[in-house]
Amino acid sequence: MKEHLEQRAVRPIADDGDEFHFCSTCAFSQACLSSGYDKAQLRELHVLVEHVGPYKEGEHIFREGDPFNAIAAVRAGTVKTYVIDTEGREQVQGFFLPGEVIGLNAISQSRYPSNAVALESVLLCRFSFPNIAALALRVPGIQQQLFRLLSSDIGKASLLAGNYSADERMAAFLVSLSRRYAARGFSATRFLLTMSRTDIANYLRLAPETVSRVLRRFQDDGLLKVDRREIELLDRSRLETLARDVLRG
Amino acid sequence: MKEHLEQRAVRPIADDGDEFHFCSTCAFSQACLSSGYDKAQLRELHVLVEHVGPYKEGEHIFREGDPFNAIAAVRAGTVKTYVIDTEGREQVQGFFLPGEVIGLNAISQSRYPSNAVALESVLLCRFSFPNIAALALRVPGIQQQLFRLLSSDIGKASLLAGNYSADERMAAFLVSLSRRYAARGFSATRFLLTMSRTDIANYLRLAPETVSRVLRRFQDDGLLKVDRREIELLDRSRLETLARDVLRG
DNA sequence: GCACTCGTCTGATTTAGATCAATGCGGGGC
DNA sequence: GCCCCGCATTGATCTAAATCAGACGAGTGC
Repeated sequence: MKEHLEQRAVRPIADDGDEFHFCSTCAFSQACLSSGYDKAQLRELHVLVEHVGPYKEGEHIFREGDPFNAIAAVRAGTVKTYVIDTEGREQVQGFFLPGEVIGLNAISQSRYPSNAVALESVLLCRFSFPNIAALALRVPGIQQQLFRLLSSDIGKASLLAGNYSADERMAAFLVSLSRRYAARGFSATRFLLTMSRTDIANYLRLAPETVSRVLRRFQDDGLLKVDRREIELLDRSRLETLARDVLRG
Repeated sequence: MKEHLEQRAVRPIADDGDEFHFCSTCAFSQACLSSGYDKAQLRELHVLVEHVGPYKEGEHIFREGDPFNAIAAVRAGTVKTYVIDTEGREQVQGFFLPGEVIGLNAISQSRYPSNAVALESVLLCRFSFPNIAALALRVPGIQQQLFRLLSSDIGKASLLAGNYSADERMAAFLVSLSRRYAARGFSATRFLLTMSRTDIANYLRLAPETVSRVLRRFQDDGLLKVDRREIELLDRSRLETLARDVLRG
């Protein structure tokens, strides 16, 4: 059974007539609230946001080739996007944490170019793309925010393209997670890897065994402590140094 | 001597009062002309386009860290974008042929995150980004075109991120060039590599020696004919098959 | 309880591509 | 013409990471 974003039951966001309740983790909402738009504009933005989910672990949010009609900000949980190549190998394109936006790479083709699956229970804020694009025509801040989101995704995509060692990639992955969790108010040093070693490997273009070995060595070297999927970063500065080239500072 | 886009002498596009002469290879101009806007809107678009150049081979168009203020479509020549890592190694991020747009990844940080250099004599159409963003607020086609350009760059960037063999990467590189030249009316089977083997290697994350060897083997296998920088594709379908996973069809 | 599975870890071996080391060669200057 | 200089090619060796193979341990179903 195919499950598109729009085929999901949705719960409209409460609007008690006077106050708009944007979810706190939604990137757009945050950007717009902080930009101080007038009430009418806020209402416009408000009505085109839909909360969807929860998606259970393993459930797909969209699949490669599905018609594109909405982008979505992750509100809770982790989303993995991936494609399957002709030999059946999975290529993980990204992990999306709360506050991050999925679906941006679908605009150009009007179809989702990859699959998106929930790694744990996931809630989303869905934005109809035609609607938000139309709103962006009248609200400069929204257009700007969309341009910025799109542009920064180009940069992120080029990062893992580089020619780096397993250690550099792994360090960059951990530092990136750390920063992104920290930006959302979670601990920068202790967090859970919500994806399997195999997922990490497919993302970093390594073999799962290599992921295991690198983590082991990082632990032996006192860089971190790892227990199953629990991570504690012990020497952030050394990790940052390793990751420097990949993340570009 | 630093050379920004805006520090260049520019030649305004001729406007004889009744007809607008957009350059034929400029992506924006093409998109907008074909969308049938009214005369006033065309004029608005027209005045914010500046033709800059020529940039000589080896000359920089912008450098990492330069303040961002304009995107530009390549009108003639090839532009290479790259960064230098902490060990001094060059990581080539992309090659831009006529009709392709540079600078899109600079929007999010308001600075160019990479260097751009001319590989041969280069002419550009420069678009002030603040101006075109402002115009996009009033002309839906422009906004849409910008969204599409940005979105497709995300996809392109994830391509070379994959976990592919030297053969697959090389084939994908050649097929991609072929398609892009063909889209601009050039031959799809015979073209010049405007970049050095080292540049190709740094782009494909290979050693220059490997690029040489793969090209040699492709020639021995009858896939192509290569003479210095001249390429003739002889067996396009086999190359496409090799490239399939990387380019995703 | 036990068997089964799936994810993870660890060690042994292999390999694709990097690196090292020469050599070739084409074009520009004189 | 001739000499350079920088890019390209070719061959020999090395190595980081993949692959192969097996063991372990935590859940899950029975």
